[in-house]
Amino acid sequence: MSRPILVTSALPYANGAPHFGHLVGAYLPADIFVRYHRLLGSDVAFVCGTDEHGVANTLGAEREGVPYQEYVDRGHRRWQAAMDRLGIDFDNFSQTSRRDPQYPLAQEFFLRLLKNGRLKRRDIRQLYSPATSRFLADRYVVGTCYVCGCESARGDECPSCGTWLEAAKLVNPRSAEDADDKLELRETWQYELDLAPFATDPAVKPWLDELRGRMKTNVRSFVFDKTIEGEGLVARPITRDLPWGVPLPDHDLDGNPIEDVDGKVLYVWFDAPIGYISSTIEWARATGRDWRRYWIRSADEAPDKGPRLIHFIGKDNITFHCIVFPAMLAWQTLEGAAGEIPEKNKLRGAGDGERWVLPENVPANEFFNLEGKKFNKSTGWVIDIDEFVAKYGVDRTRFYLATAMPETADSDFLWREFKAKTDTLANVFGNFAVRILKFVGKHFDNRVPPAHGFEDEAARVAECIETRTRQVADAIEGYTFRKAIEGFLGLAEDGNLFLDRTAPWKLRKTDEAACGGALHLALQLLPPLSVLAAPFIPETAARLRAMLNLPAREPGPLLPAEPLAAGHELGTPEVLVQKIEADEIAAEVEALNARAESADS
RNA sequence: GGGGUCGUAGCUCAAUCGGUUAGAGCAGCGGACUCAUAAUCCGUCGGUUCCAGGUUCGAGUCCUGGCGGCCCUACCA
Repeated sequence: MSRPILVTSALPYANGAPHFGHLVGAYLPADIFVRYHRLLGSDVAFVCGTDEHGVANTLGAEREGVPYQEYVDRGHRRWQAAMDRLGIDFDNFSQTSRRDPQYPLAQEFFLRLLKNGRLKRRDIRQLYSPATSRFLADRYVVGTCYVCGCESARGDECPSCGTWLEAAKLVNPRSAEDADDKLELRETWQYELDLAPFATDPAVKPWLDELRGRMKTNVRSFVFDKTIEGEGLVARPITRDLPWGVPLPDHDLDGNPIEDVDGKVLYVWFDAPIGYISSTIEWARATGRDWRRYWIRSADEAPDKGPRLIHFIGKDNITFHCIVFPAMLAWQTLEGAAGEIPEKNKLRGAGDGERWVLPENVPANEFFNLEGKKFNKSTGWVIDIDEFVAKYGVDRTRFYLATAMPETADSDFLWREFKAKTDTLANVFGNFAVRILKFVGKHFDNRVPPAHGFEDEAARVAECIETRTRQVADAIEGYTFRKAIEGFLGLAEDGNLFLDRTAPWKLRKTDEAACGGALHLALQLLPPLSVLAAPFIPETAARLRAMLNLPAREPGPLLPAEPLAAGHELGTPEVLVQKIEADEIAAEVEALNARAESADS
């Protein structure tokens, strides 16, 4: 039995608008990886959900005058629709504001960290808004810069002199939302999670060392060179004063009251990654599975034997997924102490002799820009996903984005590249299938001709299939998706070469049986092509199988490839991938520039 | 301010630990072919590896400085 695999994509903030940058960073690569594993028949679960707590969501809801829940529900539907449109096929797409199991689970994480002495209570002074009865985060504060006197400095940075500011020292601080809302400094307290011992913790160190060797280099340098060995790890607050979020529990695991928790919630970053777990639980309940199979391993089991946890994220999320969330998971363990806990606080997570799984890898991508500049809705520098997919289709969208993924460095959406790459798909891949199938349809009664001669070529064809299949599989397992695309396109290239070598259109005039023999071999490339392409362009791959008159493939090993038997009747060939007109691209670029200019004025 | 990262052909990207003459695809140019979506196949052109120094037998790769892009950062998910 293969190891269970849990794949997660970064939880999108409900407040935000989906764009290609999100897609290419965390959703598309995860979806390709998962679809590949489903082909193999791996025990894989793919979960995500919207991240719905936090200040940005409360402010958004208030600005529109709707209840928080209604506001985030709407955001959730927006994200769900975008994911559906792009064929991102989650097993479950949840919401962190669904009370069960997210709230009790997040509270349990908090309580166990507390019991383990990982949390420290700290008194602090924060800017408070009397008008809205709450403490404001720095970015929602404006005031007069204490360095240069600029009157519209933000709480974190002065736009005029560029100084990094301390919000509490601003002169005349007021709310960014409402200039009449004068802020005052008030005493409050928060819990902090002290990360300083993380990297040297004996429960963490071996895992961290292994992770270091496995990680993509862009992630490794960030986590190790910069964060752990550079800045060092510090304490981070995990609670806030807010009316929206997971409330702090009022009793600890031993049944003692926790004082003064009114109005306090878990900080959104704390409950967000727990959303991965509750999304898994939700899915498991709905499908009658055991969620613990994906999250919990036995303490004495080697880490390379238990479940595989893989987080696909953008680079902005690296610290949380490589350090903060693993710390939260590792420090849940209450060895020996679990028995003393009152029944009502009984655990749903790791018990005695068990551990939460720590991520096997965090294949973070970099950022994706549009024609050299950041995607930006307010300046019109965006591409509307709905419109785009409606016009160009989901598979050409996925294919181009996969070829342009920012795997090692930031990259760009470029309209001219969109045409160039998808035309290559049409020419090399689509046309290859069609040129064979039409030929067979015209001259061989649309049935697979019998094998005949070409023994050397038959061996070469078989070798191409094996080599390309391995190339695609290795590349996907190594999170190098652009290389994987070269693999399946390469198989079509091998096929085009084969046809040019054997030239069945010439043989047809001289040796009908040999002509059929050549086509018989060429046809054998098409089933594996439909399989290797499927994770990237699922709809097109399915259409190819329909054109081959093949049923959906049963999950299982990719090799040996499915043969097409002589006499098998084929389906109807039609254009597999459309090409794009040059004028269309010119018009798109013009429209983009026009939008940006009108937003500018 | 501090830190990180990237800069390679007209374009998009490769290049293991520092190791042969820096490789692909696209675009361009020339040719072959006609089954196919003006497609495919062959050949060819194309480089001061951002700049200036340094270490080394040897540097795209390591070091120092500079320029440019991007990211992170002291209670932003």
